Amino acid sequence: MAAAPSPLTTARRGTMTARQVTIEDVARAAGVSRQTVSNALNAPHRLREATLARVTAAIDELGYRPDQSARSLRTGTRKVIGYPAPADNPADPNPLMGGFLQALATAADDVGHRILLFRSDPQQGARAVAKSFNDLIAARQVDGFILSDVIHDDPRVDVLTEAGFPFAAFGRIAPGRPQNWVDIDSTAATAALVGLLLDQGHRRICYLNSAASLPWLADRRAGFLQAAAAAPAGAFEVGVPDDDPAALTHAVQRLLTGPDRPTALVCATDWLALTAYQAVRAADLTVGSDVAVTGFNDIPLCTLLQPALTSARLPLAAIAHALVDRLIAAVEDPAAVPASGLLLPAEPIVRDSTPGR
Amino acid sequence: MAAAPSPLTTARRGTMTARQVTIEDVARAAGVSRQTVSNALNAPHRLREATLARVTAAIDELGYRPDQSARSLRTGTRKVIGYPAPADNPADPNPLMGGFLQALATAADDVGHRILLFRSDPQQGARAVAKSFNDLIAARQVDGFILSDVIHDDPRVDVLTEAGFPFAAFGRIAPGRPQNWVDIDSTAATAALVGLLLDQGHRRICYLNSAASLPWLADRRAGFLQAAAAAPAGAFEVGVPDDDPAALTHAVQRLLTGPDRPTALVCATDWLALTAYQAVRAADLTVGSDVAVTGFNDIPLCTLLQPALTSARLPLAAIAHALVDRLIAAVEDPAAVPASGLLLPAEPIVRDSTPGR
DNA sequence: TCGGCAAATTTGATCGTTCAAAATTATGCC
DNA sequence: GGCATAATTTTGAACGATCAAATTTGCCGA
Repeated sequence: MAAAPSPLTTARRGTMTARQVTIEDVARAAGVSRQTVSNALNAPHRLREATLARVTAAIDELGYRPDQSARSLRTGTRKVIGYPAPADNPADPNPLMGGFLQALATAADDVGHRILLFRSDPQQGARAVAKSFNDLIAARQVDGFILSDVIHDDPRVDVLTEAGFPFAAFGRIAPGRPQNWVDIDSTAATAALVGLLLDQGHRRICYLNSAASLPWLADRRAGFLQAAAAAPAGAFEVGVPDDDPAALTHAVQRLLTGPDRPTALVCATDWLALTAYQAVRAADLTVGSDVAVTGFNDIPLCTLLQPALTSARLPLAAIAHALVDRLIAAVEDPAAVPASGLLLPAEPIVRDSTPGR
Repeated sequence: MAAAPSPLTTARRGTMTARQVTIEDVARAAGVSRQTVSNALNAPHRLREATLARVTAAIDELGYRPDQSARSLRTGTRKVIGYPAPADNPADPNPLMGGFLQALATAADDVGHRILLFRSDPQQGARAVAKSFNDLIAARQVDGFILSDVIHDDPRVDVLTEAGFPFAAFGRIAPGRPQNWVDIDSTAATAALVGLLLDQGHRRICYLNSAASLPWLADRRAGFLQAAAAAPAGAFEVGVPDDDPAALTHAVQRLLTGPDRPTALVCATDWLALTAYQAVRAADLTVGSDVAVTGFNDIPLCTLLQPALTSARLPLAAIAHALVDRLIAAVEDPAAVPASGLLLPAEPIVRDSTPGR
């Protein structure tokens, strides 16, 4: 064989598979040893300024990037965060999942991490869920996990707690488990929406809840009740209709045509608000002037509706950053479990569905 | 130092960080060598039946899973597919992204792969996009990429073609580049929707297009024009209103109150259909009985609307599987570039917004 | 000029796996 | 039974990086 092949200075040729540039190549080019190149990347303060400059130049010149597999093998850290893709439930699709994942990818990028999306279908049973997590842990593919749509006594939390593996959750975790969670203060946000309506003079406000029993829905309802209880005298009602749009429409229509009709509808979700819009129209009333409506989540639909829907916006970027920060902290010191979770506010976005009177 | 520590038979203890189980541990437990364990996993046919059984038992017993980093380092294959998270564009959020990613995670899982989500913001400029891809390539973190929302002359396609790195695209790729794409036959689907309306006796059908210039929108429009041209005598129109909901509503309202009002509205997207619904109501007409409406994409909104919206459903699972299959093929044989892309049909889902007459 | 000590750099070992080739064991056939 | 050949298993090396320890260099004052 001829002399050792020198790395192609231009690795730009599309067709041929160029041999990968290793730390050794950079070392040779800069006239230093492997370890010095490694230090240039991981502990630059240890190098003399001139050396650092020389090595950095060689790195740029050759377009060197350390092989993450080799690095992971040696250091045990992977710079990858696992995120289980929840099953696609056609009955309750999560319109925010796309946006949340974008925010997560951005937040992770800020600390040099990536998101590993893997299948984990709760419908396959707890055993399958546990396996999907344990496989990733055993294969050492991730440093930790971020969970979303966490519910009370979430089996995923149990699996990870049991395994002693770092994670952070979007959604409150039951007491007695690691309190490494971030959540929206849905209660306060709903109360704020109600407060807004009260300020605008509404006195007959009706809450439309979803039939599903999910923690965030319970929180929102609590927020409504709380604001209602603290309000000046006035009649309030809590409707809890089904998720079937047609049935819900009829229920709301009945409400609106009966005596003492509400002047405002506070909806647990934007989708419920859409149904409410349709019921209001079916009752020959107008959203905004006749009946104020608020939603929750601030999905894109809100601005497409006419009038545009007042809603509570989830601070996805802040949530994602908080989750990533907490996870990284847990990875770096698995022993330090945060004493409490973090509640972030959801900002009410006021639009034409709640016009000032 | 004492004797070599034997691996904990029960690695279940949550608090202590158990040493990881290596192939060596399994080999010792099964009374064979490293390589035999490796073969049990990667080439079981090479082992005698009795040996295989013994090794498999040891693997299960110890809960062994090969370290993916070590394996990647040696083999060069990572079992990870990169997916760039498109920037969150509030003006045109993609309501299907969540569902698409779920489908992708599932399809990848079926062939033992995972999805690596990384930030790649086109708004940061072509240079930043190229860097985000090249970083991942140079760090050898992925085997290939899957792109979505691919447009004509997509810069990401250029970057990957240039780098000679495997990828598969959801969305047609311009000729002269690797035709490794999968797409929806939007043209045929739109034509099918028009055909449906024609069958129902509609003769004045209006197409509502979005102002954005995107390939799939062009395809849908072409489908409309094509079906219109082939139809029996009848008047057709093509409206191209703006994306501003209010302005669009007015435009449609004018259409509906003018002479020769259309009896059917074919909308380029479900969101446009939502606006159309509101315009129809504003014109004191009823969706369904007075004016038929169709959408495109079949987002969750469709079934929440009243009447439910007829739309063309994207076969996300089939798309995801096709993309993964094509990518894996490209990874295994980078030389073999498919001669042509793959068009998948979008199934019209008929609902009450297009009632039979 | 020469210790002494800190700073800078290099060397050897190692992470856990698979490849390639060598070594061992089993099988078939006369 | 003996031998060629196939089947099975083992050994040594390597993937590309970082750690830990050893070595060299640079700087300062006596």
